[in-house]
Amino acid sequence: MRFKYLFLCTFCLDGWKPAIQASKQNIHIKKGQLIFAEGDPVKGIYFVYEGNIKVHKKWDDEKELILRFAKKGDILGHLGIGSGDIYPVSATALEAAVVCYIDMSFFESSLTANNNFVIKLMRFFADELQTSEKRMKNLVHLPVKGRVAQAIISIKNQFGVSENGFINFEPAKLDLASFAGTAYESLFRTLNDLVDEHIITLSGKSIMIKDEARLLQLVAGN
Amino acid sequence: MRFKYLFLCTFCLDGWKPAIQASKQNIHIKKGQLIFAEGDPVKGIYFVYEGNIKVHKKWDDEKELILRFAKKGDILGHLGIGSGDIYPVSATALEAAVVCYIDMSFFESSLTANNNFVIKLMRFFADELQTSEKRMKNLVHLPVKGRVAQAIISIKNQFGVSENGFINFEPAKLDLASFAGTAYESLFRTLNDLVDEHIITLSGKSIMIKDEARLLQLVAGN
DNA sequence: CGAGTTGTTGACGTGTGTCAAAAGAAGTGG
DNA sequence: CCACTTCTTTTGACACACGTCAACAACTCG
Repeated sequence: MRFKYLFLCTFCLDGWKPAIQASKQNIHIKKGQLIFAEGDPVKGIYFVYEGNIKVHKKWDDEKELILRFAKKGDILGHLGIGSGDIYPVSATALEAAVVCYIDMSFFESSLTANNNFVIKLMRFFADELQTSEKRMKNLVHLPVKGRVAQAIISIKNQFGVSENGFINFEPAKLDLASFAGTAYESLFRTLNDLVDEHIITLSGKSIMIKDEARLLQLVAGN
Repeated sequence: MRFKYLFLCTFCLDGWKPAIQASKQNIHIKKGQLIFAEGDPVKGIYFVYEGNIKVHKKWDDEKELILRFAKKGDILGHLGIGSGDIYPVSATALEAAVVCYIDMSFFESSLTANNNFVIKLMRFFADELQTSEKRMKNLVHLPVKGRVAQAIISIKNQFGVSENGFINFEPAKLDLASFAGTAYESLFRTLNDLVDEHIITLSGKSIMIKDEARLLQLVAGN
């Protein structure tokens, strides 16, 4: 997690600085707006400058699985690098955001020029794959409570906590449910359970972890 | 899928031929033997020369999720390329197998030398990630029948069918269950259902798809 | 022939998704 | 400032898919 952030930041700001400035295309996105959708042809790749974004796969209208959240410094649309020519996922801004767009052909040609970057990018993919497979296992085997725990921990690791102890990210309950791979109402009851057991505290959309040990225990074996 | 096979074959046999011959280390594996286990320190990377292998994550003793199968020409242990220093998965031979071991330090140093290879490897990772996320969505949302359908289709795509129409791979029912992310007994009943509905035919461990359209339909939206 | 492994079926309990409705919250307009 | 939508949050009740347990059949193998 830390590695991922460092890598992207480093690369977005250092290795990519010239490239980005060369083909500078900052795009402002409104809250709730789609950046790209499942099925769209792949045209380029994005870096997040500002704002949080969710990457998700649709199920049947009003039902989805959120694969990851992207925040400042993260890469977006990198699955387009694979052999497919359409995005297999959608990206939606959770709030007003700014992304930097890089044309795919330009990006690709840069790959051949900078071997070091490709290696880092490959390592990033390897880590993402590892995360994905771990999450898959958990989604298959864990009961809802464990999945919710996993979701909270994951968000905490990615966004950190602010001074007041709350996680630095306020996901809509619906998004949290989609991230945990469960139904809206189930998420609710589970959150309440966790509050009752003094494992977490809620304040509006904010979440504070009170007993991380027991939270981790719910994802036992991870 | 086809791409993956081509790529690895090409690279294993072409680009990697000299490398492999330089550090030639063919290892013979017996049926059921572990090649590496979850938690082992990463020492190297493997290419499969002969035999089918399952890559899996353990749950709680006698319960696992199979992430993928590897066959002749496939790469193995590539998750070790990421930032972690231990394998997050296990690999077990389903039958007598031969793998080619390449020391990680040697492999890594080769990366810097061959930019083209790294790019292809990165593309491979991107595709794997895409597959993984698709599978994750299906495992979360699909009922058992759909997951079994998905498992069968996936195996068919990877191994193909022989002249008699049966899929060129005979997984143990237990492995099939682990691959579909369901219980042993549930898999049976589902397979029987599929047979009753004339969607597939069974003969021992062999599976033949009789009505691919309806099988695909079960994974609707895949 | 017994003993162990693998395949098969039955019965049961429960986690959890779904539906539906109540209770707030928040805007809208008179 | 109050009725009246409309949307979100919350709780209740229900049904059923599916995992678990247990018993049994079939089949290998010593």
